[in-house]
Amino acid sequence: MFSKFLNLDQEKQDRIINAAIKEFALKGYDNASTNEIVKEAGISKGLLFHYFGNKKQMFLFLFDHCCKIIADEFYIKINLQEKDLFNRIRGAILIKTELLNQYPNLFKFIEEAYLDESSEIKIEIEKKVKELNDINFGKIYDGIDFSKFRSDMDIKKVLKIITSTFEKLGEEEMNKVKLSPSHQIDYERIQVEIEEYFEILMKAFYK
Amino acid sequence: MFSKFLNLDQEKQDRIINAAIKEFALKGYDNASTNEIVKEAGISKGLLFHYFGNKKQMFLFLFDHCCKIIADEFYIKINLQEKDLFNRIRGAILIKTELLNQYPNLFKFIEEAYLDESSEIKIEIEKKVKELNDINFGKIYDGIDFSKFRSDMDIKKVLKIITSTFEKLGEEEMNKVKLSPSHQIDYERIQVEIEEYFEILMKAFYK
Amino acid sequence: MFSKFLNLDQEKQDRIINAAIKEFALKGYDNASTNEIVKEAGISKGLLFHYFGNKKQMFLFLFDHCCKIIADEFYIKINLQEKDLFNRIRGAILIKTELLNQYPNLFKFIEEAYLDESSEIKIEIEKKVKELNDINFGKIYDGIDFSKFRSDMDIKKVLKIITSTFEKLGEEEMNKVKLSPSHQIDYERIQVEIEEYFEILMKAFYK
Amino acid sequence: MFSKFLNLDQEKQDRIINAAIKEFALKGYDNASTNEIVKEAGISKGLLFHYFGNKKQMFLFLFDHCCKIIADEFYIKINLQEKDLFNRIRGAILIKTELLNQYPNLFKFIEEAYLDESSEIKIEIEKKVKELNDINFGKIYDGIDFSKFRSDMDIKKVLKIITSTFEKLGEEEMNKVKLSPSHQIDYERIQVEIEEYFEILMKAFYK
DNA sequence: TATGAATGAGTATTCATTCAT
DNA sequence: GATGAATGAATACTCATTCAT
Repeated sequence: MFSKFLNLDQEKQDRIINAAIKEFALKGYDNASTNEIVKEAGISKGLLFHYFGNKKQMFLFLFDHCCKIIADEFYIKINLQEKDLFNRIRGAILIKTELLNQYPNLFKFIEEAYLDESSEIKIEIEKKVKELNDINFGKIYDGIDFSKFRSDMDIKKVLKIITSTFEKLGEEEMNKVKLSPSHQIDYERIQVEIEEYFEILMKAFYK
Repeated sequence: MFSKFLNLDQEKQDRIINAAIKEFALKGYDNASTNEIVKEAGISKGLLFHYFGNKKQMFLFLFDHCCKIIADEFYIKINLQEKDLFNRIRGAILIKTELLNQYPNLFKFIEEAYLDESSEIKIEIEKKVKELNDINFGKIYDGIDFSKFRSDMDIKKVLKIITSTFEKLGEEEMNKVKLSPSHQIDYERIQVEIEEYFEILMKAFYK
Repeated sequence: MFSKFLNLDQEKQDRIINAAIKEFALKGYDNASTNEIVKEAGISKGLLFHYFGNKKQMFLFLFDHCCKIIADEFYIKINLQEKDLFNRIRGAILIKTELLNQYPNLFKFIEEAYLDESSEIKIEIEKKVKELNDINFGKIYDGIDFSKFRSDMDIKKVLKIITSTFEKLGEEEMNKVKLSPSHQIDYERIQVEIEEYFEILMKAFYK
Repeated sequence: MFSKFLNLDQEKQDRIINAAIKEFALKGYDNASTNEIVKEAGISKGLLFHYFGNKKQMFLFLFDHCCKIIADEFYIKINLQEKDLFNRIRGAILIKTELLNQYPNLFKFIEEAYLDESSEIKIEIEKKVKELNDINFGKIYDGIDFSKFRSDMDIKKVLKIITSTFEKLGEEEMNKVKLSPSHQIDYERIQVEIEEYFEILMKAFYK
């Protein structure tokens, strides 16, 4: 499928991938210009289409590529020895924060891709995201000691409440960053806040 | 700002607003065509720009307009006599569901606007949404009897957990609808599920 | 349909029509460049599409336009008082030769259009040509005195032989012109040759 | 000129020729893609240009090649013992019909080539066609007994009338086939019609 | 001889915006 | 106020041809 592209030397591949991710992350699918991508990557018009066929295929390739990098980096670092859910989440948040600093464009690209309204790619991306979630959902709860939880509540719904809380917090922090003039993240405040939520949730849901 | 437009007779205003909302809701900001809007509204090309200056200003005007309609309709219907938070939320969900059926285009437009990646409008819309949420947040908790809650937890964080849960549930249901072939909403199942979450959250956070 | 275009002042219409006919006649449908047409006509890119919608519609408009001109000019000049078939054909050939000199591009355009292999327009053009022929076939034989012909032959087939002969002669002369370096037509030689064919055909098919 | 190509083993030559003829016959000169040809032929892009220099030269080579095949097959089968013109034509029509079934792509290619409007090849193809006709014209009338014809008419012009008739009939049948939904040829009806024309032409031009 | 990556000018069409009327 | 003709840069994508390997 993309063997032509994957046979390129790493430096050129990276140049093209980074140029494309940047453009898509900044402008969304429809507004991203293949012209800008080739200009940024320093390759000719035709070459891009020689590698990827068309814009859509290029986009979907990039999406898969980014998912793979993040998934690999993320799930490899999760400590499966940790049996306590909140410790596990504490660790996951730490890892995610590190990755977010390491690959800011990559995360932005995936986030934008997920929200992109362009009908051309919407359905495919949603399918991919669903598959991804199904796979990953399992991993993060793998080996957790659920006996610590109150037995008078549906454990699945309790987990949903906990993850909803941290996902919403994450989204809010992302928005704060975008809207703040310095685009700086106040890690210390966030850390403290998270611990406060941990405390409440443990009081609420642990035996 | 838009005084020229607002001085038009109501019928013409409505024709233009409805045409524009429909186009933006269907195609998103970038793909929406001013051509289609004027055709649908039965006015001339030049007139649209005479009223709104440009596409971006027209879009932002529409966004404000829709927010106002929905906010008005939403908050007017909330029963402020209801002091119990979960009953209040139960009522709010009901009202929102009704409005969603009543103004599908309006909601769709706002949703699309919120997700729209077009760099031209993104920042402005996000700012407006934040302001809107800040205003509304207060109203929904107005007059609630917080004495029912456990006193060993920060009440603000508990509220955040509760709202996060229902917002995430709402988002998931919206996605389910989009991905389902019939685009039908299973209100009964949702109702039951919400009640189950109410039960858990009351056990967890009420005295 | 093309009312926008037809409301233009005649001079501009002509400039655009002539530029387009020239380009299509020279290069065929597929190879004709809308870029070249607007450059030659001295109008902007968008305007062409404002008038005609797309390349195909422009082409079909031009085809109809050319057919109309030729048909009008051709059939209006035929002398319907002339009852003798060969005299009638003699007259028609004269008229056609004059028109060919008057509108060389027009004729070339129609001829090319008829032969154009481009799948986009082939079917439509063929349909139009068929309709045209059906209408015109009648006119040229209108009021002819067929009692002069031998009665032991199917008159329709005899007419087919006669028209085939002159059509083929016409095609051959067209080719000769194209291939000759001077692109000059030797009218006198052709005149003489035609008369010789008349003589033979009259001997063969008249009583 | 094409010695590099002609030194290839027959199998590879055929693979390339067939791929190219198919592509040109299907899409015409301009729309034919060298990419498709090399893909179908299973050779590399560069090799095609190594053999033929460029698209135009390849096309002209193919045209010559096809003409040669058809001419060889056609003229070898003509019964030169048959001295009667109409019997000879009868035979020729039969042979041509057979060849048309045997080599549909080849014929289609030549036909398309002849009609192709692409200015790049038009002039060259027309010259070749003229040469071809001059050569063949002689052969088909070789050894015919012209004493059967009326002596009060120029025999060359009579022959022109006869051939024009059948050529036009052939063109019309080709068009009918193209426009008919089934693309089926009604051989029986054609046979009958041809015989009726034979009868008329014999009455008209035989002593 | 054989490969296929690389080029870049070319294509039709769209679209927000302007401006003379 | 109201019109809609006019603009031209922008879009994704194609394709014959070249050339380093």
